[in-house]
Amino acid sequence: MPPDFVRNEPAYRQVVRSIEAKIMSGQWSVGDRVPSETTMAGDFGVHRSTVREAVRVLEQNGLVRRHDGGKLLYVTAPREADISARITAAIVLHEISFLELWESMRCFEPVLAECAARHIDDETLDLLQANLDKTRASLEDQQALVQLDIAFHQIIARASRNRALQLCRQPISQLFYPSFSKVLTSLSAGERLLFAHEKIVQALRNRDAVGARSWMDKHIVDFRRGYELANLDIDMAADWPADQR
Amino acid sequence: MPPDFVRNEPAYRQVVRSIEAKIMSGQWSVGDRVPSETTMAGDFGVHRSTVREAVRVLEQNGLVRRHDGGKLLYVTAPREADISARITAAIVLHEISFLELWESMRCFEPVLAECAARHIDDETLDLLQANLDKTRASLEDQQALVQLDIAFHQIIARASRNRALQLCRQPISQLFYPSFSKVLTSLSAGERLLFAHEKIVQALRNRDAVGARSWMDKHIVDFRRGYELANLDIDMAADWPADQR
DNA sequence: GCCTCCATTATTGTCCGACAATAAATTCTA
DNA sequence: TAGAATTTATTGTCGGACAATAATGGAGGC
Repeated sequence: MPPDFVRNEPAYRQVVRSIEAKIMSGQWSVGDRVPSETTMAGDFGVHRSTVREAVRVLEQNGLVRRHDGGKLLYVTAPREADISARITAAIVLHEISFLELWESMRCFEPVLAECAARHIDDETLDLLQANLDKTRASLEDQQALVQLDIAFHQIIARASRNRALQLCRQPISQLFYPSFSKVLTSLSAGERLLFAHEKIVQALRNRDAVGARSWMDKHIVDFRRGYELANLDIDMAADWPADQR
Repeated sequence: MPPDFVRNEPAYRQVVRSIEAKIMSGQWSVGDRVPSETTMAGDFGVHRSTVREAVRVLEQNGLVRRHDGGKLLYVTAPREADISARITAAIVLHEISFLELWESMRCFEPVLAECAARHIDDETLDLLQANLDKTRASLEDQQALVQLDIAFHQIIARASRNRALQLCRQPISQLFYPSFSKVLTSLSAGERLLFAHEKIVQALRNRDAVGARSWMDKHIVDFRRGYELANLDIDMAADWPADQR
């Protein structure tokens, strides 16, 4: 017998659950075409509007998607961006403090660096080297430094080959960086940043997991000191980056 | 002029963005009532069906919600469960390996224990003590042990007072535990588990952040050894727990 | 046989309107 | 003034319609 909460479950939600189950169980695989709204309306015995509402939900969950500019619907795995946007919203609306974000970054980044040290290939090392060179050339340009730092950490995150951690890190780093930008600007800490990055890359080049981890940790800890020196309140809630409004 | 990607943006999506912006910017606060579909249809100059599709999206994002059994819509902060389910789906569909999950747990749990050591109160310590007692009494009951272990780690996660990390940890631990269950059953590692938990609680009781962290780390590392002893393939993709189908 | 261009078809996005069920608000009554 | 009865508002679902355009299939040229 169905539990209470499904007895009065609206039709569109039943349709969602039904399709979701087909996808999660592999009955519909990633890449498969999803039947048209009209077809599904027939199959499920509901009106097309009802199917539509269900499709919106699934689309939002990233389980189905239309190819760029197309109207046909396909089964797909949720993209990082889908998840990320949602975690970001949750963090902002729960008024999660900067301290919590910093603790999270301090949790992620050293581990990612450690994992990266074990998997990194020469091509990625070249990317990091290029990033270092650009950083060295941009020590006076705070705006560029922030962008380069974001890229630097992103490259390392990817190199970790750990998609679960990348998924978690993405939204947190996104909310973390606006403050980072303030610190960098108020302290002109470009030199310190470059030094830390160089040490990290050196460790990665030597496939020195322990070194990469500990330099990354220092780097993140150092940032918090900067945050306090810049006289910013660490218990303040993260806010929604202007570039997403 | 609006950029390319909004020129042909469907109306329902514009409505979503519009409402989303109101919420994220604080113009509509958490707890506020959202106008009725009919009202919004008038306000936005679209048909009610169009508003409905937008509402489905926002509802799914956890930005609006109906109170249990009610029909009125309110602004709300996304719940952990909303996000968690999404991340879980992403991990499964991307066929993320157990190794990645384990690395993630090894990332989260020691840090959470460390943070917990700094914030934990006596009430929570009592909860942990009760958990230990039950664990000691259930050493022969594998099923109960798994549940108690889940609860143990959950208590510590909460005690960390870091909601960002809790948010990330939740879905990963959910996918992690099915394997954990297999290991425990095949190795009868109840004693080892209890010993580690006792050490962790002891450290927490002493507010010993370093100790809590390092015992937790040992605990997680130990689990991986168990995983290998139990002859399970660490590169296998996580699968969708049956209890969610 | 393979490719390009065009006509046809399928599909989506949006709208209009309607109705039953029921939650919410209001009025009435004790 | 508290609770019951009644009215109103709101949602969930349905039926159908139409324009825009992506997808498909065929005709003709290479």
